[in-house]
Amino acid sequence: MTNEKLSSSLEDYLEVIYNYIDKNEKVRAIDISRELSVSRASVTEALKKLADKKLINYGRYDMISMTEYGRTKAIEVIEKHNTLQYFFEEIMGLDSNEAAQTACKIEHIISENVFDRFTDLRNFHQNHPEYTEAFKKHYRDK
Amino acid sequence: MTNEKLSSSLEDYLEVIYNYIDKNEKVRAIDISRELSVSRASVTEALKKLADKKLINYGRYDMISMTEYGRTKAIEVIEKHNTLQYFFEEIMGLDSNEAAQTACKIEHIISENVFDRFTDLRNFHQNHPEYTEAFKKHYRDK
DNA sequence: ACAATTTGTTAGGTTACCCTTACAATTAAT
DNA sequence: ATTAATTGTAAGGGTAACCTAACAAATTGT
Repeated sequence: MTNEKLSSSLEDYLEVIYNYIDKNEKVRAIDISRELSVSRASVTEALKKLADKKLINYGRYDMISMTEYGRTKAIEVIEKHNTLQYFFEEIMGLDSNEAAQTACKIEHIISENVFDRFTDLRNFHQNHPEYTEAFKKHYRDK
Repeated sequence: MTNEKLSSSLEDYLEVIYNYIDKNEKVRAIDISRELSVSRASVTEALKKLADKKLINYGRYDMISMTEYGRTKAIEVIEKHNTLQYFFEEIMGLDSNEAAQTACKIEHIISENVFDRFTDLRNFHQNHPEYTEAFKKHYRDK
């Protein structure tokens, strides 16, 4: 009951919360609201759902903290994000902004399997920078 | 007013309709309903929206046909789909089913820019099969 | 300490999708 | 041609995400 798939939207909330806590900062609803460009009311709603699912601990006016389970889930999403960001930025050569935006959308919809392949691709390019270079040359000279 | 961005869902409907018409078959609501695994009622609703947006022509019990504009839009989506399918199947080496599923989700969320890069990547691999081979070897031997 | 500001929550709406049920229109079978 | 089956539509609901407005609680500045 604690392992249903999270919606894209809740994954985004979780990710933001994790990133704050990871920097040893406390997160307020308003921080999340700014980060995700949603209203404070929407944040309240999302926090309730995350707490329901045992991903975070929180209560009215309490500091938000994460459960172990929430941390695990957050890290999963963030790893997907990083791998995708690498792909779009370092391999595909998109500017880091567009790479991030694209990664943000795709991170929620790929399976473990597809994610593993992206990880392989990243390793491959890190071990063989000449391939990355060859492709970059290809689209530069298009 | 005729150029708002389509939702993922409406893009899916449009794609299915195009594919039927492209095969010179007439599309019925029930065909779409089966293809997309939604109720016939949902199809009616979607068809109304597509007609509102001038992507298809239809009326109660009429044969569904596409406008030129609809055709253009459908082709855009389908090209994204094909390019992504190539990427996931031929480059990433996923089975064609998982490649298709993944392409279906991603086709709705990538920008023109990102799509162009995937096209470049496809060209690159088609011109340099040795790169594809090298990567395949890499993940096979993992 | 207390007024002013900031932040969190509630209540009430909206929109996009999807559903089921029931009925209407069309098509097929005899 | 009439019944039976299939297909299309309307009505009424549900859910997830979002919003605004109003109010409550906490924090800050002096």
